[in-house]
Amino acid sequence: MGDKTRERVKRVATDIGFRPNALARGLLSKRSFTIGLLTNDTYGRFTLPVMAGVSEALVDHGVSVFLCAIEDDPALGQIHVEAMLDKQVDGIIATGKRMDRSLPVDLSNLSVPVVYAFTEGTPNSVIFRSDDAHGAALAVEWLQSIGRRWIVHVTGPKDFFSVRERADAYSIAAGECQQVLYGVWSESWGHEAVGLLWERAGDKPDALFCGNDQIARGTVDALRERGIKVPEDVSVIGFDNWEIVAAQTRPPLTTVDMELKELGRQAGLTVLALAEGRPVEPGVRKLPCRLVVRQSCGGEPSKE
Amino acid sequence: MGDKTRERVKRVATDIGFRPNALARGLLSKRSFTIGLLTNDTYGRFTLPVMAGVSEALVDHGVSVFLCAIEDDPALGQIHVEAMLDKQVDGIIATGKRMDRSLPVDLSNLSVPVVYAFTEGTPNSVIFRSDDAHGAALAVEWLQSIGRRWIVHVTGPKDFFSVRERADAYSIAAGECQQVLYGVWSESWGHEAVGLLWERAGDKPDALFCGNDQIARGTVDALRERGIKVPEDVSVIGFDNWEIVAAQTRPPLTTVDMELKELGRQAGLTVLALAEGRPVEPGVRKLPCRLVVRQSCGGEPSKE
DNA sequence: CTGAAAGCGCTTACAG
DNA sequence: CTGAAAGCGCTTACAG
Repeated sequence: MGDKTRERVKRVATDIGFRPNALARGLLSKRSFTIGLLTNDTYGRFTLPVMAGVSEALVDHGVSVFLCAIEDDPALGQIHVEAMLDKQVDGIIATGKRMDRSLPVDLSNLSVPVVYAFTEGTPNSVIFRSDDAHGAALAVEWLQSIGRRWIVHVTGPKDFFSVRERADAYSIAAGECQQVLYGVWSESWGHEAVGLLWERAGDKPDALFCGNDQIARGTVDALRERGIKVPEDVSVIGFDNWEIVAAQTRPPLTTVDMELKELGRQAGLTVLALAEGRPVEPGVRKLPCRLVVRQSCGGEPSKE
Repeated sequence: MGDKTRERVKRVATDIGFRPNALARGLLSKRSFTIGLLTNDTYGRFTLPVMAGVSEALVDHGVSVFLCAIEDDPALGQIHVEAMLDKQVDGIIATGKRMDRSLPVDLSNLSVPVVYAFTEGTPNSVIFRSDDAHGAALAVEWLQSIGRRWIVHVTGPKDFFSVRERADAYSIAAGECQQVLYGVWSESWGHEAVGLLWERAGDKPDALFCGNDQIARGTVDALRERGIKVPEDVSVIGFDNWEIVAAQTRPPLTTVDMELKELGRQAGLTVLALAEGRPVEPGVRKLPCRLVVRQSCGGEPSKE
């Protein structure tokens, strides 16, 4: 009962590697120290960085994350949500592959806090997203700063909200000479767009601002096949900073990074705050993008 | 106390959406219905399909999965393992990005079952991996079946076990004319290899069997730049079936799929079996690969 | 067959 | 300040 006994108990406890049962603790504290990450992004292109940020932010607080990939299947979504609720998750983060679509499952009346990241949320919820207008402006301004004057925007389908948002920001920044070509999110569309631009009469652009890295890669390949030098003759800039595409393009792509990991970090900290009852303002939070300078534009890779 | 009361209780229970607290159940049953997936594969190229398979296999059994990305950081690995143990996971699946390296964390004396999938395991553990020799044989035999005779193997670094395994299988199947070019896992190595092969004197190969889809893409692009037609003049086959690379190559790549999702499914079911005390034979289980026929080889896309 | 009690592994509030 | 009891939400084994 004395100090020595106390000491000995403590020592033995650590010696045999005693670890308290988190389930039993959770029963009392009403906290499971787990959260769920729900996504319909099968490829993981957007979800992986978000997940990395969430995990990084929460591991220090002892919380683990359930990853639930639900495709676009409402039934599967329902099953996963119920499984998470049964396991008493402290909160749920919903994430996806585009900002203007919601997951195929209703998260609006759950007993646990929900935060939306890179997917559409319900009114009055907490929503994190990238500031695509800012990203587009970064791209255009960079091209202008290295002397480009006739910048064409080759992008994805017009029904994407982020496509319209980027195109609008481009329009404001691009000046007098401007043109937007809408298409699909593929390399072949990039090819095709170069065909359209270079086979018509008149001046050719000296820069292409592409809606994603795949389109950018397509344009770079198409330009090379036409004997046009990137970046000497034409600068090309991408969007997404998807390593595997951006870094393997020849030359490697200068591109806009949406800072999804940081977005995940903030979503993680926010859901934790809500779980602990701390007040959080609802609303949309737009996170700034970051320009990643490689070699497809020319210019110094030292700006950032 | 009568049947009516019983009925009424049941009805009310479902009406108000009563769901038993899994934490409390776990306290009794010694089962948490959670497992942990530990990985050092940051890109998620291999982990995502494995994860999808694990999740798909286990969701029906009510088990959720903690995803823990530990990079190559032993300290982080330790933290995540302890967090999982605290949360009483029923088992752990370790996965990674190559078969001949182990995760930077010791899983050999845990109180819960461990299954290894696409990463090196400890002796006497249960290990799932793809049968790369089978995959290589599939590739070579397909090329031969469509009439190719002089097949060169352009692959990754020789210190990868899977590289040696595939090269050996290639050697056995390729017949008299054979050559292996070791390099790195990049498109530019594919380019370079085409340069080496086509700038030397003598006969040129009529087929390239590449060690991954990135190398294959590099060779296809390099061949096109030389005016050599794929698949008319040369067939190219990849490895990994990494959609984003294989499908966007022009022409889309015929490639070998390692069936990682199925590997994940089996790993999931196996760790569940172990958790339930069912007997499982230790040892390495090699899963067959599958040929995915697209257009980079020619031949009919109907075989499979 | 029904209903009350004991117990899973902890923590918290309360007597001594 | 120390130690025993009560209780988190369930399930299981045991009396009635």
